[in-house]
Amino acid sequence: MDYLEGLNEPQREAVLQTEGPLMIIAGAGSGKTRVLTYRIAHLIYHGVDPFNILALTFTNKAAAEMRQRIEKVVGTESRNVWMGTFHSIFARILRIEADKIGYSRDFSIYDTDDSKSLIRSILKELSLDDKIYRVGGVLGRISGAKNRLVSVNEYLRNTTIQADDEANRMPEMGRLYKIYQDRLRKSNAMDFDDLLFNTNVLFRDHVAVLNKYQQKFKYVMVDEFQDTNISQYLITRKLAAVHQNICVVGDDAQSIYAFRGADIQNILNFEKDYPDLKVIKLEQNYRSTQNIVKAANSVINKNKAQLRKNVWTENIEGPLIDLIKASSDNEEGNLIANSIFEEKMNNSLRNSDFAILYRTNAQSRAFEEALRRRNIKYRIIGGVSFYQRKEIKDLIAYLRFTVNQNDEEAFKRIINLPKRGIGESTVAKIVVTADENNINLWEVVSKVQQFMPGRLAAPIDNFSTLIKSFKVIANQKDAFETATHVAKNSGLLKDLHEDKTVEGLARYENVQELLNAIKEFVDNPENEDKTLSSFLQSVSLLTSADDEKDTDTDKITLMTIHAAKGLEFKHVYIVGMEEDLFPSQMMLASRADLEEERRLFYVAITRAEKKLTLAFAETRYKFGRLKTCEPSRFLNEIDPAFIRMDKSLNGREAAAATLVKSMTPRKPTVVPANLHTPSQDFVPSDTSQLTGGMKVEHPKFGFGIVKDVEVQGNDKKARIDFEKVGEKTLLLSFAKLKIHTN
DNA sequence: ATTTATATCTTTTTT
DNA sequence: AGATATAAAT
Repeated sequence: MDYLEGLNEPQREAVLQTEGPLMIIAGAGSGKTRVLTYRIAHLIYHGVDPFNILALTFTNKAAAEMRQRIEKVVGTESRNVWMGTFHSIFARILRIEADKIGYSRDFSIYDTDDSKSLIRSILKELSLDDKIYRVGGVLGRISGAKNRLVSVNEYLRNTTIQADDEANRMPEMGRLYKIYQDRLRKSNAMDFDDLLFNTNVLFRDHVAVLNKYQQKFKYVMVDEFQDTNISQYLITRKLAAVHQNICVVGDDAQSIYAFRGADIQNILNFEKDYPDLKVIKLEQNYRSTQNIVKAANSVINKNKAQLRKNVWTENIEGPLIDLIKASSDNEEGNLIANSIFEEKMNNSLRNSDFAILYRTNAQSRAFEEALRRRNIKYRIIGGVSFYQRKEIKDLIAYLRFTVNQNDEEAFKRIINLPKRGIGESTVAKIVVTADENNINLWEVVSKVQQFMPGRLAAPIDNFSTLIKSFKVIANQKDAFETATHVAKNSGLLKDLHEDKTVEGLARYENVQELLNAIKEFVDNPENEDKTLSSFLQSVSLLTSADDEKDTDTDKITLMTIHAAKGLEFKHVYIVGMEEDLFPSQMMLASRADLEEERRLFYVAITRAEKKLTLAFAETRYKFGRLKTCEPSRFLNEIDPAFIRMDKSLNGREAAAATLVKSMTPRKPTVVPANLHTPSQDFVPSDTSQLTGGMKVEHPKFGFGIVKDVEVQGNDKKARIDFEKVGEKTLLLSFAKLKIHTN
């Protein structure tokens, strides 16, 4: 058992303790993944059938990596371990057992966009004020209920919740929840939360089914336990109820998904639920230098709610944490890019040794530009992913509707694509007709003459004939052939092909790439079910870390801190260390404590192995206008012994004044980012500089003289007398003006 | 029904 | 800046 070599005492104990309930509290960088991997390998090595092992991870990517590592120890048998995210594993089970809870196995999975769109339609139908009932808020409320396993009926019955909603001026919330849920069911669709909620329902109402899986999963393991919600916890508890071999691994200090219903309380409850629980703490950090570990500890110790533990390391002291001050967000990008270039040369590192971590996806822009300019390769994880693109969602919607004709959201997306002369009002009418007659969407569409005779019947009829023809193909052919057929015959591909612009070409290629992905899916021997339906379910559960088919691995990684969980890099840059950004304004506004934000900072720091650099900007564009920023309070929370700061100053001032590290220090650029078309006659115009009497040119209205500039709150308006068209009032932030120099 | 212009609003993290 | 809603024009 050579895999036990090189494990420290608690690690080895965690691997060998295979029977009974076990909780592993694993500090950052303490070799948690290694333990989990060897633990599974150990089980298989000792004759446990991989079919009897369930391992729940946070991303599909983590599962795939773990599977590979186990395979190295025990061989291809490891492929049969059930390993994946909660959502993907239970979607798989729900697919098998769908009929027991009144779904068909081809149910659609709604992503957040679909859910929001559905809520938007419902709000419109009920003519509720969407200023009060904000789509995101309504969905959040419903999601919160589902994560706590509060059903529609319980929601409506619960007086506390009702009072709460009324206090928030949303008395109809319960009704919305009910209608939303009815509509999902009618669409034969589940949203993300339903996958967990319905699994709970399945296991509650169908003892035989529960027994089946209890027998199957003799060993249950949960990674990132601190980020599970009640709904997830109850599923695992039920599954492990017979054999009691449940092992959870987590770190309360790294709980960063409370906004999604994650509950650290689960860790505390776990001890109550399993009185003979064994707890093992992994506290030795193998990842980072002393300075990084100590700096991280100094930060997390500011939190009150935490299980005390002592993360320590034998690693070298390492360099101090650097702090970079930039005058603007663009300069921040430049300075970081320069720093990476320099570090890479000095220490002969590869691009893949670096990561840039930020709080929000929107921050990536400045870094992308700076890196591109320097020809440094990078990859962005998350953000607008491949599967979020319009052309991809369009084709997927077609495929979804081919598989499930009651998928309302897919229907809305494709009914007028390509244009069939069926507008918004017609779509609403179809949905309402289905609702009034208490029939499914597809009934109305396929028998349109009967329900909605008239001018629009013909195009709708054509549409349903088209879908029927797709369905015939889907029943005979595999996912790839069906998808290719649909792409060609729906007219989508033709539309894109005719678009000869650069973007159009890219979109066409994206669709081709989707078809390639489907081909790969079909060709992959690990996928037993090669139907379109199976492909669609796997695709809708990809995590942001997953959808990456990038063969070139030597790239700098750019991502949010959330996406960085579980990863490590030699050199980490945490950027945007500014008040209102990190900690985020929303966290500051809601008077909740900043503990989760602080844990997020802790997670970010502990990603670094050798060197950590923090950066902040003094000014930043927000909603198109320049704002001054204050350095983050978190900078002051790092023990100054571990960070390179200017000692002559105190507190936040010190942070602000600290050395600016750069090969080529440069002035911040003053040219506005949006307008640069330098020519002989025109200068790039910062329209905010516009004053009366200036000669300007507008792309449509031609030349004109500015008569008046008026400041209106945050915006400016200009009255301009154009030679050709006379006087116009333009909003400056939108006016595509050029200022004439002469 | 669809396109185009203009006004208004946005304010995190993700399965 | 970018997305989305509304109004007006085609």
